[in-house]
Amino acid sequence: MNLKQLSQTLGLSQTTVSRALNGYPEVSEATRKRVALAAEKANYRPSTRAKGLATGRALAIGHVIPMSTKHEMVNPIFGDFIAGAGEAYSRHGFEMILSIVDDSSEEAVYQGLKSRGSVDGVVVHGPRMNDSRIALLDDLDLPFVVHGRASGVTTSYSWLDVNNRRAFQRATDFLCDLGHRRIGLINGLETMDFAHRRRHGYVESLQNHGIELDPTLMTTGEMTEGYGYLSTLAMLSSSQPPTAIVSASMISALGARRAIEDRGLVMGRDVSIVTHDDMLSYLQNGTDVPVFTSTRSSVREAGRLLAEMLITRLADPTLPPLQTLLEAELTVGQSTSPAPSAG
Amino acid sequence: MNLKQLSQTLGLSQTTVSRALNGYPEVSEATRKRVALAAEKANYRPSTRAKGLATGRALAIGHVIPMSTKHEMVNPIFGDFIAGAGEAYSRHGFEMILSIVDDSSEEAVYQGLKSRGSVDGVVVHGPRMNDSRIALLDDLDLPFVVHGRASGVTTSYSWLDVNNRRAFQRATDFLCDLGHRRIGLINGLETMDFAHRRRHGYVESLQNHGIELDPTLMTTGEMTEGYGYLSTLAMLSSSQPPTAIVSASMISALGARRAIEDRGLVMGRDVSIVTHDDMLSYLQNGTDVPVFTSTRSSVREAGRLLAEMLITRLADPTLPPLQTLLEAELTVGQSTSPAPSAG
DNA sequence: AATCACTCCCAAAGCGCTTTGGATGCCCTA
DNA sequence: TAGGGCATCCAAAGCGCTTTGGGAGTGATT
Repeated sequence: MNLKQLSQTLGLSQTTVSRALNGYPEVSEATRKRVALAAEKANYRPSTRAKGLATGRALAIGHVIPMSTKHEMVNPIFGDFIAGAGEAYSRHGFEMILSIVDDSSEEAVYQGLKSRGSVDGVVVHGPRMNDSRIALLDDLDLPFVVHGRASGVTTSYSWLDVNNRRAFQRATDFLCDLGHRRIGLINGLETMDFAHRRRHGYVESLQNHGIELDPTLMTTGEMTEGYGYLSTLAMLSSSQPPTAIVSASMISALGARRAIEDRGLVMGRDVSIVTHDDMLSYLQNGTDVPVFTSTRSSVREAGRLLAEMLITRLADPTLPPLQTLLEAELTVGQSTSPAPSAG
Repeated sequence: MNLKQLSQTLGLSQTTVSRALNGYPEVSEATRKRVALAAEKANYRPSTRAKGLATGRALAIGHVIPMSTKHEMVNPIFGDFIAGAGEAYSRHGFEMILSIVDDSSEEAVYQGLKSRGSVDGVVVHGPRMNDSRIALLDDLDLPFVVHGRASGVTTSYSWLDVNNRRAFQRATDFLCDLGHRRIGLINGLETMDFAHRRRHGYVESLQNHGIELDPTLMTTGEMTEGYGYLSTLAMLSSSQPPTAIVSASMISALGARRAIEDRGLVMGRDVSIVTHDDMLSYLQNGTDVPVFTSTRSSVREAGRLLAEMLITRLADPTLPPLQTLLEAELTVGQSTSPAPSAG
């Protein structure tokens, strides 16, 4: 069923039917009702393509998910983020277009989305330091919002980020206050902007507490379970093992925990852990009492908010860039305790 | 830059340029080259919308991700599956459209995708027993493939599935052969077809070994870490605790492991675990020696294959339904050992 | 009775492609 | 020299919508 057919069955022009359906005022309430009813009954849905052609808007938003060909690693937060964004889109009648793409051809994908006109805007995932995509998208004049920020980029753009520096500073502060002096950091890939900020927070806290940095206590890598395991194992094997660890994700924290117990130690007694928790739906941090002490911030909520931001900007392109900084809350669980007294 | 402009700069008609670009024979090689070059230089990309309107094909494939409003649970395999499918799509010039939708409005979404003409076909995720979506899609005449199967549906349709029954039978057989007699099952939600099949495999194996079923050793639920933890804890607290456990996912296996160690036991010595492993990129099961003994099957590869299947069917709709059954391989890791001798 | 202001509706153009149904040369054959 | 066959190209229609620029009817105002 298309507009033409619908209007014929109604004995009206396409113009009138279109206007009735889209809420224009040049239609009497009576006919509007009649049209709405007929459309409903015929299960009429306007063709997105035709509508897009006529209006110049795609009613779709693109998500370009970068993936290193090296590791073929899919970021585990991706699912929950997309779920949050998806809710916002369906509420506003947008479609979500996903492109999985390896880093090398990423820019070509943005160009393609723009020139083929498949999307009205895009969400940029996983910003790196000095990320070149921001300049590219500005160039292309393709509206975008960024999940995170890109240090080193001087132009102003819309983003939503967790205060990663502050979160990791607080996590480290918390451990210092418990008396820990040797605190390890299991960080994400530090080419990623968020990991860079987290390290800063960690370092800053240690310096504030007069604790010297120890490079052997700081690792960086893709946040898998195995990475958390190996990093922790290595730290624990050193001559001066840490009494506490700050981890960048629940998943590597699980690995860290495994390493601790493989060494016959007990997490939360012999070694404390504070982890960042993205509140992934399949990794609930305990049902009542949290297992891990953590800095938590829902990535799903972030997806929802960021999608709304983009939709807002699309509705009014004259708006200045929107920027949202979320604070992560520190939740104390069972994985932390005062440092074992030396000697 | 659009076709009209491009053809004007070339001094050709739109017809000729279009034909040159799409490889039709009515164009001389010389002009074809000339056109291709100009298109390249102008960075011309035909509008998907216009192309779709003219051809009636959307060059897009829909993924409808169901999500229970109750638990707001995002299936963790989702990311890897999508990544696999995405590779296939970009290879074939398709776009991927994602709809996150709660179970109640799922059917409306399929109807919408069809009547708005946004997609050429869809991938059905998470089939349930007697899943009604298959009949609906047949009705709608919207091409589809299913990730998994739906027991109880009698019509023939295209699917790709892991031999879940066989996998879980083998896993249970393996434990029986090690002398275990009390074997727990931590299953997924048994409204899901795959979980139903897995249970069958487990039950069948026990029966073959003359072991009586014990309902207190069988749990069903959404496969989170916490669920694995609580299920295992409950089992271990019974008067006759299991000496082995079969788990439906790596994530609940991690929870099971946590429970085992919380009870002061050692996984792989006091309690054995075999888990199904979807080979998620962030949950590598050990780097050299697998941590968990597991039945493994790459969900990412499944995504790739299923996408290819759909594309094949779209290219030739007269094809009979394609059906692929993948076998999971049993890989022995460190989480299993002979049953502790009684007494 | 003529004018005006509304209200409600319509015909037709246009969005950027593909595709049908020719048109125009040019070379060959008879 | 006329006609046929080929190779190359083009004008225009059509895909399903929105939107511009009227047009007809009604009631109120001069």
